[in-house]
Amino acid sequence: MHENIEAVQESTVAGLGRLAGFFGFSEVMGRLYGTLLLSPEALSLDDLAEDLQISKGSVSMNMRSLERWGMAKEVWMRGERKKYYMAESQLWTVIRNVLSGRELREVQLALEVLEESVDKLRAVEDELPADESDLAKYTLRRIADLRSFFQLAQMALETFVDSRDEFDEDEINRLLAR
Amino acid sequence: MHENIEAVQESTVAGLGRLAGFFGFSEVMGRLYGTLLLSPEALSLDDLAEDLQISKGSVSMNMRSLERWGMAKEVWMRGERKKYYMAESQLWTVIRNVLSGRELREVQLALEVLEESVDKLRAVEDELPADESDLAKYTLRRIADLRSFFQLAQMALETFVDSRDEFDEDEINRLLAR
DNA sequence: CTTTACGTTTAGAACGTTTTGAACGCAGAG
DNA sequence: CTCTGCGTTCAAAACGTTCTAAACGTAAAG
Repeated sequence: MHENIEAVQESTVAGLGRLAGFFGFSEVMGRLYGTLLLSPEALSLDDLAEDLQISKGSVSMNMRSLERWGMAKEVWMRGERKKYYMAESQLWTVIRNVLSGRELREVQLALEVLEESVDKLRAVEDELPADESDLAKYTLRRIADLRSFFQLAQMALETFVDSRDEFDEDEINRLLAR
Repeated sequence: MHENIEAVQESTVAGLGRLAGFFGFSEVMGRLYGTLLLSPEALSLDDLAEDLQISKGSVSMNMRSLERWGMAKEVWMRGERKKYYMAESQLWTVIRNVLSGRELREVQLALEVLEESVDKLRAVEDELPADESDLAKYTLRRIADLRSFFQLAQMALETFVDSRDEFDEDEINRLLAR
């Protein structure tokens, strides 16, 4: 294969690995995804292990993660016993999967804790001696700020996640293309 | 102190620790930030170590990180030799700091690699034998998609980061408040 | 029924990260 | 000048995570 093609693939795979790590996934997941994304044909577990020089076990586990996140799909090859995978190449779909399955969950969890806290504080607010009342008011204010913040984050995330048809990806790509 | 206030503070601090870990910071940073955010007075390193039951060394290092990220500021107490810190309570400022200093950098790095790749492929595109030309075209297409995606992400991030005055935070808080 | 070719699971090794406590350096107080 | 109280740095230890290679399970092939 032409050395430039190979070099480009390698740096892209490495870059996606780095990125995956940055976003809280394992680097191997990113490299697997990159390898699949740049391969015209679906690849088997052995192909991937060979390609990235990692153990079969690692490929197996990480591919299952990729599948769960909707970043890769299994491809059935008739007459084949091996499993073959291809990357989900719709990047918006991938991002939506991640945001809805992880960031949104995290924000909602935070919100639950904060709502609960506000309620607790409001409940005792009036029965406190002066010095503690001040502290309670202060705490309440700060927690209310946090809550507002997360509420907005939640709204933004939900809007984005539910916007399946609002964006025409090809359209955007055309606008951005040189 | 009233047990409910204490309980609320504890769960909030724990929650912020969790969140910090989720966003790629250390949990200790999140807990330190939470402790400062909920304290009406500025706190010293010893206060924080005592509060969170961690070593002074850890507090020292993590507070320096918090400072670098603009999440906490040193407060000068006259007649005091100790360092005192308070949290940056403008959450939007915190987020902007993080997005501009970290996520944006990461996206730009990815974009550089991708631009380079596109150039490399375009340069050799025409001189390839048929079979390799197909592969080059395929690779180019995929990499161009990645690039479009990151370009859009970059635009979105920059817009948000530079929107210092577009949002009136108090206004938003009022809208969201019960 | 046995063998083969695969994917998954798992125990242990390797690795990286975080935490700690001690050593250190520095500055102000006595 | 010495002592004390601080923050920082650092090496070692504790810890958690990730990787691998081997064992295992399973199903198809012979």
